[in-house]
Amino acid sequence: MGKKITPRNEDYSKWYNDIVSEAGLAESSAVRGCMVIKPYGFSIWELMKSQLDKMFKDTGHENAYFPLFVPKSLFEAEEKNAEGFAKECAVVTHYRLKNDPDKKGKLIVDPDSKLEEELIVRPTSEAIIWSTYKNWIQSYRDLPILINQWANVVRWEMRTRLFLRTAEFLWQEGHTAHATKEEALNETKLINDIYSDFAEKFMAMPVVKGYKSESERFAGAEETLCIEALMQDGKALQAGTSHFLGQNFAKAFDVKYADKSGKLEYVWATSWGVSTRLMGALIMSHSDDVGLVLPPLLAPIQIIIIPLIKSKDDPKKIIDKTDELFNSLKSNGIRVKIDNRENMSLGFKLNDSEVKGIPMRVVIGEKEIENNQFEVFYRHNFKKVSAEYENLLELLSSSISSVQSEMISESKKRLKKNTHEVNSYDEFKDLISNQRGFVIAGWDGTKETEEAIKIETKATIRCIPEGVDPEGVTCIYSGKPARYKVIFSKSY
RNA sequence: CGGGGUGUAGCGUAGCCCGGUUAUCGCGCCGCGUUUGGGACGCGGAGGUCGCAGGUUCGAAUCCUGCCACCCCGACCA
Repeated sequence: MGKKITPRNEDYSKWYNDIVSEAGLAESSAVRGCMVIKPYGFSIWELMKSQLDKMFKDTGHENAYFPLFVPKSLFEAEEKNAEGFAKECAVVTHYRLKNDPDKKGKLIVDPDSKLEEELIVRPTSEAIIWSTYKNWIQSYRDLPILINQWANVVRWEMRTRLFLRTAEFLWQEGHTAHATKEEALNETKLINDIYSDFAEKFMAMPVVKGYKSESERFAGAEETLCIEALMQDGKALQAGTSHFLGQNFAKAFDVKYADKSGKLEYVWATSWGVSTRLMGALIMSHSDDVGLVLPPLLAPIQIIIIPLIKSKDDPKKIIDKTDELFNSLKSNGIRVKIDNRENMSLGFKLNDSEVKGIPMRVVIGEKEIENNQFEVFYRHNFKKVSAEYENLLELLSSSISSVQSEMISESKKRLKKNTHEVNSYDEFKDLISNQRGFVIAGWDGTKETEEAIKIETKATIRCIPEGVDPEGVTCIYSGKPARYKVIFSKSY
């Protein structure tokens, strides 16, 4: 703590790491590619979780929990899925250690404890869940199954980055089973809309919704819907995905149901997830060179009150006023805290609240009480507004929603400003390499074009927005008539 | 997995090229006192397997070999 944060334009990665550590969100762990999420960071995640959980439950979903380990034979059942994740799986091969006969105090893996069948640490739970659903589904009356689980998964990524790509991460994964294709498709879309609503309303992070191109699709899915967000450095971040799995998993795990006429049919599936990556998205969407900036709805502390007591002051008067404000805010359901740490200067506390991204701050000292003028400091724009004590509660309460909407509209403006539509490849290359952001362009729909553009410019198709008419548009690369209008961007 | 970099107290570091008393400095931490309107000050104090394992040497933070971890850039990905 107490380190200066590297400015964004100097070194964006360093800036990001500084924010994560100085705001007290997380740190690298001693275990390769993993992270320790600290209490303050975890509180933000918990706020995200409780909101998402509510949104899932409001749409008829339930929570459950499935095992961490997936027997290899189950894992390999759905070929495409297995192939897609094969390169990044942690595998349990033994179940016991023993004392090293050659080195005292050291342990070795007991070779006699080799498992007959290896266990895969889930990189995602389709396999283990569908092998279970097989036993739960016999009749159309058992459908739909709408289950979500909050869990950790492991993907042995080559290169890791706090929150954005860690070897172990926390997420929710929904796995649903339906009688009809249409119902499953609707579910896929419903969830993607929930993700997009959540990102915009709670994270103050507007996103673009759309379909993934075939090459960017989830392994084992027939269609992948996603939300794509734009970070401050102009790179895209895939913030959530919702997959229509067709009957692939039903066939792989032989999950059939009897319809009303008694005929056996394979069920239709979806899966969907968002992860602790959302934390990274939140940080990169709003934070500045001073530190973290949090939207009030996801701030563990929405308002911090700092009492300022000098030696010549009467401490009781100040403490009483502080407590009074604290209690009235708290009873109005506001997350509020008093910073009464001793041996810390005011300057330190002010700075600390800014680094941690606390949306609003009130300092209460002799002066404020004397004049009955209390200043509210707003973290997101550094503005200050004064009010008499009688109006303070009202001002602070209403500020929670007004700050939230100001942050949303700021982000929307930024997204709009950094989204460009182009008609020529030269224009495209210029934008991608100099300005970045989202670039809308015509695409002929071929893998070859997608690949060529990726190799040449490092930009990928982030998504194919729904309902955008490609009529009359040509592909920027091949010049052929465009099959889709898509969004390209460099990405995380 | 390819290229580059780094590993010395909780954090950030000096020392390493050119081996030699008790490993440097700042922040933080503990104690006492004074302070508090933008990252406080004084005095006193604690804290180290110099990433790990070997090797060379009378002697290794420093030289050699191997390994490990982290960071950055690529490929891959939520």
